[in-house]
Amino acid sequence: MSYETQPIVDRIKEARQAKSMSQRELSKLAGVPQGQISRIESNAVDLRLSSLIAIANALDLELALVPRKAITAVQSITRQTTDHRPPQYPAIGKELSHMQKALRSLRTQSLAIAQADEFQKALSSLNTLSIPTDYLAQIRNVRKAVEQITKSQNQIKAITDATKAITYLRNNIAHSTTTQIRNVPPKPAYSLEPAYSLEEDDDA
Amino acid sequence: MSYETQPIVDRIKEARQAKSMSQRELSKLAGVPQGQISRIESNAVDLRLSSLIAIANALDLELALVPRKAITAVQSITRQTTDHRPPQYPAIGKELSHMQKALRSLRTQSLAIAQADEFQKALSSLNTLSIPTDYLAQIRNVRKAVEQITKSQNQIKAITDATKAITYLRNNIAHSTTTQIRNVPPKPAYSLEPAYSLEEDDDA
DNA sequence: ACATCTGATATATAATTGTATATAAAAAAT
DNA sequence: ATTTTTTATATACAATTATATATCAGATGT
Repeated sequence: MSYETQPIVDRIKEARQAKSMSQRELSKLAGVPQGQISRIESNAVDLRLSSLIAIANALDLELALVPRKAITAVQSITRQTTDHRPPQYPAIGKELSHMQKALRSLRTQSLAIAQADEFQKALSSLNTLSIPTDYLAQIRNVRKAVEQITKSQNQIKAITDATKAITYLRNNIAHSTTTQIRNVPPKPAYSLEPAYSLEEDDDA
Repeated sequence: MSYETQPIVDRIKEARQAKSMSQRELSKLAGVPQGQISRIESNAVDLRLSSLIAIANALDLELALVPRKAITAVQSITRQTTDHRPPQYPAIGKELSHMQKALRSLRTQSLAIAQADEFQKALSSLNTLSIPTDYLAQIRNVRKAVEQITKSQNQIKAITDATKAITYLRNNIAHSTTTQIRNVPPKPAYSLEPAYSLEEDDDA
């Protein structure tokens, strides 16, 4: 559609993918049909303000009118507040995505909020690292544990344990990479194509 | 229309009035029909993104998606960058509005930009003061001078002179009010009804 | 009193949106 | 491995809604 709307629409799509949400998930949260979200993201429609606001809010974003003079300042603040995930091996990225998802579904269901927040924090800090494939198996185990939480008897304990596991993992990774920062991270392993950037994860 | 759109729509209307623009003027600048602007401002329609962007840009505003965490920071920046005009006696307000308008039409026509900027700065600093009616006659003279600039032979000189006059006036007012800040300003003279706030003036 | 400028409104047209369905890709299960 | 099931995005058509054009009534100033 009109080229001026592109930047906004792009930011919406990025935000959704950063949270590794599907269009359908976003659809439910925002109260906008999935089909419409599809058309919006492909910039095939000139969407209405109410839709934009609903979608933005569902993504924890607020629509603001900023004086031209202030835009650079605002952009810098926005950058600071926005998590920038490093590139990740696809397999690792997938695991992280799934954990994000599992966490979101935990939130929508019951479950004590404090513990969920703890887990979120741990996961976020993990998300700042480029993770070597060596850790794939461990991450996968944690992921499964997180996915099982709903079915577990003592959910609080289950999520607390998962949080510990994540924190432990994170410290391990952070420590191991400090010594060999440049070779372990996947950067040189593949180019930064869109295909991979889709694998990025999450939220804060 | 939907109540969520209200804040955005309100900000648009305020911004337009702050610049003392008419709906028709904004219409020309934004390329959106005046009738549509009327409906938008009364929140009778759920406007499309492209219209919103066009209108915002015409008002020197940029549409931004701000992370929820950053909104207070952004609001504070926005406030700093946005001029807040003190209440003004209607007659005074009108003169200031007319000067704004005259300046805008000067800008759209030729005329050296540097001088116009100088005038703008002078006018803005005048705009921060609550002006006693004593100065009405003087302001009116300057206003007429500004309106005549287009027709004058030496436009550069004309606008430079007008700038000097404004600056002089401002210093006078600022000085006189420092001694009797509380009684000269019009605050007590009338209540802060919407009718009056319409008279506020603008821009930076 | 007249000309001008302000914001509002009626109607025709064009576009978005909602509902439902299709296609493609990925995961799970046998 | 191959089939089945689930998930993720795209699209067709009807209904709803915004937008453009033209016109209006009121206020303001000359």
